[in-house]
Amino acid sequence: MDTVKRPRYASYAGAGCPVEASLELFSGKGKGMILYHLLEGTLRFNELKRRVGNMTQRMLTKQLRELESFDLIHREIYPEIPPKVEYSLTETGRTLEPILLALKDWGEQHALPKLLK
Amino acid sequence: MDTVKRPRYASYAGAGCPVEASLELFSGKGKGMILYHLLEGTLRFNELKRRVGNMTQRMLTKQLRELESFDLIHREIYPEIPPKVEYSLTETGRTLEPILLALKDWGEQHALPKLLK
DNA sequence: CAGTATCCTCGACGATACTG
DNA sequence: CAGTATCGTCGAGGATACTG
Repeated sequence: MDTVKRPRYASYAGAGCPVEASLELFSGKGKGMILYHLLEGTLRFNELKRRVGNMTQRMLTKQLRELESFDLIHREIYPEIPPKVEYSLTETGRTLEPILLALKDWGEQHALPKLLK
Repeated sequence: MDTVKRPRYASYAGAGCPVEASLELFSGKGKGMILYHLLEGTLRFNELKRRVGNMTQRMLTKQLRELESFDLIHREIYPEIPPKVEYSLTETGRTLEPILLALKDWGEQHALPKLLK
């Protein structure tokens, strides 16, 4: 099983940089998208998977676990058959909303055009 | 006989997602920090290197080149001896200011505490 | 000063198969 | 449905040495 990647360096100088620290938490593969979709509300695993596009199940699970460990999302398990698991933003996660929306706006104006060039 | 090599996934999942697109541009190793420091003004290579902490020269160069290719920073070369190269934000780069400041604030309030826990 | 050039490790990630 | 488990590759990125 893959382990969560911690700061590579015991004390990497960026460790003290709050900008890097923020990015460290939600810039992993697909995390931005996951958080963004969860702004709309609670979603089940497969709903999320559909919205997130072609991300492997393995990766989605991994990213979700990391976000959960950072207390940005909450995972609610319903002990039913078939299984049902719902993901939602935590209070802390919701504080990211303005940033996520800003990233979305900026992306539409600047990032997407450059990437699709 | 040799097996055919398959191309890696050409596009990341969520290619159309503007949030991911934004993160794609400046979430690379150290890019956030670089951009943040350049908010203060033009910096020479070694000044940047000092502020960015212990990032290898190789990595710094690479990140700078990428940011340049995205037109977020400008590289001004002075043909002198010893060499002098100055980095600054482009117009587009400067549009990131509110986001970078938001990331910094959020990082101080939420990210750093969690990472240092 | 501001970079290249090389070499090498190691872990992120995709693919696939299996399960409660 | 919502995951694990296992395997293999590939490339990010560190270390080091050299240079106009």
